[in-house]
Amino acid sequence: MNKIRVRFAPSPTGFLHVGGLRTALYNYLFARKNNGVFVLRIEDTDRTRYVDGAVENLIDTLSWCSLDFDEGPQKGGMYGPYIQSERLDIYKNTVGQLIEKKKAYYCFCSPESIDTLRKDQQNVNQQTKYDKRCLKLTTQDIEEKLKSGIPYVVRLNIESDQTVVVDDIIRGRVEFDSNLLDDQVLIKSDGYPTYHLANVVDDHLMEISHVIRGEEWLPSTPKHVLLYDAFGWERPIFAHLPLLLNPDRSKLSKRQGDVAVEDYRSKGYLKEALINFVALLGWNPGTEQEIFTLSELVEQFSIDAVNKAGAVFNIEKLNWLNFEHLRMKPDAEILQILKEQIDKSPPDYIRYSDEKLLAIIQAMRPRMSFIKDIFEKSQYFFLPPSDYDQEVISKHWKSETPEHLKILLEEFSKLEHPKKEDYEKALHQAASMLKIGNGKLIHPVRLAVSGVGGGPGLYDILYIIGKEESLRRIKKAIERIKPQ
RNA sequence: GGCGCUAUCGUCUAAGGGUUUAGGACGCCGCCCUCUCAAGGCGGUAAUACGGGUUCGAAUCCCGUUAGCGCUACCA
Repeated sequence: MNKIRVRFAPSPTGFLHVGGLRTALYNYLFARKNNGVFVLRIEDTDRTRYVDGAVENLIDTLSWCSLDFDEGPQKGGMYGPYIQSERLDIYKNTVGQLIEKKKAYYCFCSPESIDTLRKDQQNVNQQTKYDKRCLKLTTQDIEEKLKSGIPYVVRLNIESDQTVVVDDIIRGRVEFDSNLLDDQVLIKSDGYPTYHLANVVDDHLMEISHVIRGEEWLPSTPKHVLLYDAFGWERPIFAHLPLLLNPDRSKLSKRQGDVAVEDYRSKGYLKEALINFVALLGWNPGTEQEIFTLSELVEQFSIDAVNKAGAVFNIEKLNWLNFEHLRMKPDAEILQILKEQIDKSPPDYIRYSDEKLLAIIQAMRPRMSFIKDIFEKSQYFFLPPSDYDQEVISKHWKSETPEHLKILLEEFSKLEHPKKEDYEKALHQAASMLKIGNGKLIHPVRLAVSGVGGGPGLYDILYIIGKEESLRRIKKAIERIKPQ
């Protein structure tokens, strides 16, 4: 059996799309699962759409996702170069074979005349298709036109009345009528190959065994298959992946939310969550497992089990997965990231020791889906409350509350280097002196130190912000909050 | 318009002729736990697009309809 070799072949027109990530992931999983080779190839044959820095960005994003490729730009390999714009001679030469065999031909028709032809066909509701006019040119005609420098393209000569059969791992047998297929341009007038030519030539030369790509390519696969046949090359095995969809079920696109992997990265999503999420969009192992690491995915992935129907990219499940993967992360790792973010925070934010930061992390673990939630959901750790939740005031801040808190303040003041249990004991002590329930103190104190009604255990908060800051905040609240 | 693909809870999906009063997960709702908010535990909500066939039996196979999407470029 031949070696399994797959490729991810994006065009560098911007950022890595989450749909692209899913395609890359399935290729990666298939390769790793089957001891194959995962190739990255850059398809930059459209010079008008080229975006500077996109290749570097693509590689960087892939590597952030831990989808390491075995061959590709920067990395190298036996089948390079891996950037199509550096392979122009190869395409020119291979297409020459086709022209000799009359499987391809020069076409000197201007874009304008093709356009008119197409419009005329549309007007009478006909299949839009090139009429093979230039196929009738004699050798002398062609020589002359070439010599006089008329721009030309090279087209694939598709035979009529053929049934083209595509076998697809995911979709089974799909048939196409060659009469409906246009004589595809292979070489553009700027000398660059089209996707169709470059893709087929490279997949052959790079010995790609399985072409795993998005479903949008299924309609052009018969052209690719015919190209393999024209060259006399063995076809790869095809697998066309279901599309990723917007909530309205159109093909996933910008305008309806983030589509760039980079967007999710900068919003604080974990690569583990993103990978886990896109892996499940179109595939699952048939068990009830929902949380996967990359290596578990490698172990369990099977291309045959991929679904046929498109999948809506639903952010809610991604958020949940982020929560789940975040809770699997060791404290030390979260601490590292948290410290980086604190370095970038405003100067009036309280700076804590690692020990206190760890305490914050532990307190926030069941309350955060993102590390940045530590700032967004519990800013009070870093900044005194600027105002107090009105609902909590009316519920818990009674006319007797200020007096109660003054007694509590006395108890807290006696504490030396208090731990959370010491705050708890002191509060219980004050409550029993006042002959009131603990809640009569707990809720107002929570409001005083945090400004809000929810959050981690009160004693955790007090311990983290420390005795001095706690006393200061409680005093301040007594001054500022008017009893209800 | 033509061609192609697809169709199970709102969403991701399981079941691939009988084990199914269609299973799980996210979300949503309720209860328990509880100083609050979460988390957790328990429970609930909710689907085989429609119509024909084949079969003793259909979510599952076949045909049609409908709907959605994709493609129809010298873009990929």
